[in-house]
Amino acid sequence: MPAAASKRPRRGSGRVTLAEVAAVAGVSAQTVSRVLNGPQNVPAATVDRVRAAIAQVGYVPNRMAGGLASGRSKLVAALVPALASPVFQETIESLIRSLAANGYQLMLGESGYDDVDEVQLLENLISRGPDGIVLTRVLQSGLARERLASSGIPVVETWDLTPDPVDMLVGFSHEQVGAGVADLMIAHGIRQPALVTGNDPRARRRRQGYARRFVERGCLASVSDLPVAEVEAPAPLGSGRRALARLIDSGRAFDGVFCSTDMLALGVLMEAGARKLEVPGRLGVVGFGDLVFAADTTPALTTVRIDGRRMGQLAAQLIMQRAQGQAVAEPVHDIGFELVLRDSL
Amino acid sequence: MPAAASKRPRRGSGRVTLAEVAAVAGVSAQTVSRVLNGPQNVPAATVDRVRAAIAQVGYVPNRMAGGLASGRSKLVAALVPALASPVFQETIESLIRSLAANGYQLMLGESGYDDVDEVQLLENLISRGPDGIVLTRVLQSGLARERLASSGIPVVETWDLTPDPVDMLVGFSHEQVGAGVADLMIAHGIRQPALVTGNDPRARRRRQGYARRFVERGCLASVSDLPVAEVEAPAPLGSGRRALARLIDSGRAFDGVFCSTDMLALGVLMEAGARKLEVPGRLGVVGFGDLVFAADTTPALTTVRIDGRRMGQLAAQLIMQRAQGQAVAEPVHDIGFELVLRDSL
DNA sequence: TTGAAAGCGCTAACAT
DNA sequence: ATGTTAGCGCTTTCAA
Repeated sequence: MPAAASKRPRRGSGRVTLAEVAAVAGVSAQTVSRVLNGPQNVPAATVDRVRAAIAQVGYVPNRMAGGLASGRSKLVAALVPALASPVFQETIESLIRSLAANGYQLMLGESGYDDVDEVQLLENLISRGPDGIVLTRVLQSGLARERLASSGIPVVETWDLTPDPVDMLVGFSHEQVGAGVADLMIAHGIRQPALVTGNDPRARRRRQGYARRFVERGCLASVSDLPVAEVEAPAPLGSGRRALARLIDSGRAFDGVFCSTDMLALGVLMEAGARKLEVPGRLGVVGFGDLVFAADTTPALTTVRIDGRRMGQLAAQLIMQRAQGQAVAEPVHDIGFELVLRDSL
Repeated sequence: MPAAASKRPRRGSGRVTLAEVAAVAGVSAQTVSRVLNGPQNVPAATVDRVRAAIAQVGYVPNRMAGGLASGRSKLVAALVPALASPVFQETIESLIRSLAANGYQLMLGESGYDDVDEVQLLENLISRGPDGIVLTRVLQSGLARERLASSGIPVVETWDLTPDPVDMLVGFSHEQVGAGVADLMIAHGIRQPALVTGNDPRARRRRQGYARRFVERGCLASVSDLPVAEVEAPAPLGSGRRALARLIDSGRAFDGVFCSTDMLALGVLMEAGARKLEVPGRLGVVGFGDLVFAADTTPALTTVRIDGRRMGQLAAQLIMQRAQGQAVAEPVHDIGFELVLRDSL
């Protein structure tokens, strides 16, 4: 006869457990587990019986328990600077989808613009034992980078091409974008460039590439000669309007503007319209992002298309590969960019 | 003498555990746990010793283990229809922040527009043992509703005011919004209303309230008399342009348009501008959402402001209260809406 | 192909 | 104020 009831009662969630499914199906818990995690090695008859039992008792697995036992949580963390920024939406969205298709879930962390937050947030995420972490921003604090690196969790940095990635990387060169836009503008007859830009680090690097190319082509005496209106990121339409107004009021001559986001560009187009400044006749305008409205502005916006979807997919893939113990052949992906020529240039 | 090494070796994540911290601090694991989860009942000296040990060994708690043991995961799940939809951003963002401030994390699930997905996704989320689930969309499938209700997990539905909530609710009445906009338009001399709308269920309810009010006021013979251009949600700017074009081409007279999102309204404004249709002189335009650009369009957009931030905060609060075992006095919150009068009406 | 035992890292319950 | 013990629900390891 088995021992009497245990001395120390314990709550229990009240939810159906593996053991109950096993009892109903007349097999061991282990067999049920096998059916759930790879029915390959279980005969079809058993699989059916177990599946029927699962449906009958309405079993929902407890992945916290599973994750604890196996060391794989099927959770992925993503760190974004601000959800408001529409550029990252496609990436996050495709990340969520690619993960969900394989039973993974995304935890979303938002790190404003504060160093301390970042470390805490990261620790909170790590404490959940994610199988991977996706960054859409460069980590501000060295402490955060250390914590990440020492955690041993696979990391994918996105939207950038840094020389010394923490781990894996999916991105493109912002300098090259700037230079590419400059080339395009020059080819379209622009000789006096200007810039409307958010104040984030990546926009600054696009600015570098842009200014340098114009210097190389002799349109600008030096990089610091470029007329610039800088605005707070994330920049709404109104900032673009006011930025163009400021540039015009400064009295400096320019015949082309590169804007660090399509939203800013839309604002520039509106302000130009309000001032009866002909686009592209008197002013060429180029945006960045190819947001959903870019094709429908008047005039249709020439811009830079970034394949955010692909970045999300690739990031998901890299992490899931690692989570399954596979080595990743190509840890760094330059996905490039595409200049989309419409009517505003 | 203790028993020899266990027969059955087990991996172990290799990460630092509570036990190691305890050993270093010279206390029991339980004491370390207490320090982490509410140092109230631990003397300051002990707290300091334990904290020092934690820092020394670089301990990061394993919340999967903690959650399994305690039944509280400090995870909250949110289900959104599409991240792309800018209206929900504020809600999600403030949800993330309110949660993070209390050590909770958000898992984000995206349910496209497919029934099967929804049930699977929900099950995947539930399997993580979240302390609460926030819905920004109405659940399509009855099966999903059942699963949720029977899971016993606190649920907050948002962005709506349904008569029979699953559990808790934070939202507003879309019918009232429609009626409110109609009243405002009538007060501004609009007598021949039209509508540009996305095809989602909530926009449909705003449409109902809008049309009915115009019928009540004698501007429309019947609800079905309202000139409507319906577009696919989520609707970009271009859809708004084409929608206005369609309304005009239909030959029906109208002097005011209510658009189901600000993005559509911006498209309507642009199309009106391109056609030299004076706004608000010949056409009054009202949007919905008070997106960040609404104040900066030409003319500035009259619209409906919804306090998405407050919704997110309230939802977080309700769930965290429940997670701490507190009863929630007010499970249903109508946060109302605000008509923002600018220049387009 | 299936099962039994052990234990993942933590917290609740009891004991002092 | 602190320690001991049991166990959360699952998967791994080993044995049959």
